[in-house]
Amino acid sequence: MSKVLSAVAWPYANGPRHIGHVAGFGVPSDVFSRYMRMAGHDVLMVSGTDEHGTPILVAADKEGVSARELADKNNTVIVQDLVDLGLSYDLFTRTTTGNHYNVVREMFRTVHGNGYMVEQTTLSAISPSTGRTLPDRYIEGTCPICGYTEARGDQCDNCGNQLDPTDLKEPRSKINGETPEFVETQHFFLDLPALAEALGEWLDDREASGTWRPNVIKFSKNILEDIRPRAMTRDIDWGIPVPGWEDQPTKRLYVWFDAVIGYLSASIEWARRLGDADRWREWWNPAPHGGEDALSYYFMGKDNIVFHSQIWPAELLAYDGRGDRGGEPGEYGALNLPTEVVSSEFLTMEGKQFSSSRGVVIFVHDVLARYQPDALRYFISAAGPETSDSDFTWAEFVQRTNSELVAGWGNLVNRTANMIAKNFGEVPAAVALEPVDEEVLAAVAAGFETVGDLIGRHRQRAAIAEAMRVVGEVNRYLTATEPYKMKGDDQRDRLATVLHVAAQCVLDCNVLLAPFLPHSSNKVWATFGGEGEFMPMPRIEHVQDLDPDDGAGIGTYPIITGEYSGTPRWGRRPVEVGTTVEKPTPIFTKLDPSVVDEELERLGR
RNA sequence: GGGGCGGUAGCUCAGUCGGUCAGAGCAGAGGACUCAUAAUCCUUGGGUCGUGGGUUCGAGCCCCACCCGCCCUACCA
Repeated sequence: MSKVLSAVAWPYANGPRHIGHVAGFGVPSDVFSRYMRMAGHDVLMVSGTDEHGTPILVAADKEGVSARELADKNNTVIVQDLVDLGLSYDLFTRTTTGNHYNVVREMFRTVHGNGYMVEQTTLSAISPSTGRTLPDRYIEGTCPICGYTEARGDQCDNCGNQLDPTDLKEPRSKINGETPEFVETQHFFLDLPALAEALGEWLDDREASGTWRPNVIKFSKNILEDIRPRAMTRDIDWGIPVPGWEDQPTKRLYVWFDAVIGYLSASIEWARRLGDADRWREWWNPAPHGGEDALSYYFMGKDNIVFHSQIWPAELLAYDGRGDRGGEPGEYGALNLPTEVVSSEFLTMEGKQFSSSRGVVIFVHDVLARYQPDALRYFISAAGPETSDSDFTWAEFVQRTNSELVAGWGNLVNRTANMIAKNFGEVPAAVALEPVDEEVLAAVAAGFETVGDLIGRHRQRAAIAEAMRVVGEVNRYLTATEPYKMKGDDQRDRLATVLHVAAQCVLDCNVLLAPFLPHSSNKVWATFGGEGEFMPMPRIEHVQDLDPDDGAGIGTYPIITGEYSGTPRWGRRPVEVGTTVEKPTPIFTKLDPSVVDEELERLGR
């Protein structure tokens, strides 16, 4: 048994999240975490909303509310979406808590003390009216190369040339149209070059493990070639104050030294709420102080690879004092670097890039309001952007739901339960197993090995396809044995045997599919007379900020947590003879093909 | 400009170390069956494996060039 940290990317709280987000990190991380718990590992799954930064300020200004109010609102929405999807976080928190602020400060002080945080002066664009940093992409102007009048500060969309905002002719703020001011400003930079060697060694070691997706390790090594210091602070008044610069309220830590630290701060918050304040160390500190066998898996979309395979490990190395400048770990002790950075690609929507502003978007909330959460989880697991971009279309969603979930798996559950209810009213005992019975039992049991191995290697599409292939084996078994033709008393024993075997196989398949389809696994469990919850589900709790005076002043806030110790083991559990089975109600709802047109029309609006 | 990824049956995609690799699922066609949400089961796929070269006894799989699509390029997060 290992300590397994499931570190899930922090959704940005500038609005509700769309299905591309949960396809990239949400569902894959939950499938993995649920499976690892079933396999007997001690999983700690953490995340939260990322609530600082310019986009949130801009969105808040637009709505006429404060940044904190906007973050509160979107945090509430996102928390509800994720819990409705059944994502089994041990703790889903926020970056605005006092606990997070304190952990970030401790990280900063130690990294600074170890010599990896250096001050540099840069030329930066600020908004004259607010004094806030204007990120390059919030500056527009005329391209000096092609004359395009709507070039952005980082790049001209017309000629494709990379630009510096100071190159633009007639620069203007995209936010309010005013002319930005370019001023010299002091910032703290993380000295990445001093950590490059250690980073390279870590990446070489990770590459040698052979477990990372090839494109992720390649990309990570590639960006290491051109490594340079990165600013960890910004001129902005919404974020975590910079230790040592408390007298400068318009200087705050940047997301690179904020959100990624959330993995650690959330682990600490989880332990504190548990009343066992040092418990987090089992996942974070190397042996002998921490867990003997602590593994960490980071889930995200490909746009976040640089954060997780460069910035965050560099910060950990700097904290540990393992770069060129040496140093000592701070009060948290030496911290483990990621075991694996599990990055997915992007989901597109009817062939186009998601874009909230252009209406090319489908929010998680809207899907869950109209369809079963497991239907979305199934689509994402079976057809998500695991190793290359993939496309979500309503036609494929309906088709996969109806022909695979409903007709394949749902129907197997239904026909099996129906025959048992009609003929026995309870799970019958097997009388005498014939070769065909032994064969299907063996074929299904083999699935625990094959499906589990695939999930462990982050090949979830192949894993769920394999599970569905096993479901097909059981459907074929019923067709081959024809229990529905066994009417006579002389066939009673054979009928009992076949239905007993079928029930066993259905419950086995339910285990195989449980990481992917936790909601329906509970229904299947109940259909065959199971007591209580089969797969534990997350819940929302409203809690007090643990350090109310140190954070952004959020007071009481909703967290996602859960009690997952009752998670069933990965493997066969003998079906209980004599359990009452009543006429079942279908597990999944079949979708009318008309929903394709309805949804496309919604998109068009 | 630089870096990366992809282009395989109508659709979505598998193809690990080059030699049963030309495949799966879905859709379509035909048939069987009726326990089940008209579900299930069986049969049915000849697609220049983006294009043109090359290496090799042999290449979707290796090399080169080109075409097309997508992503990244570090002050979006």
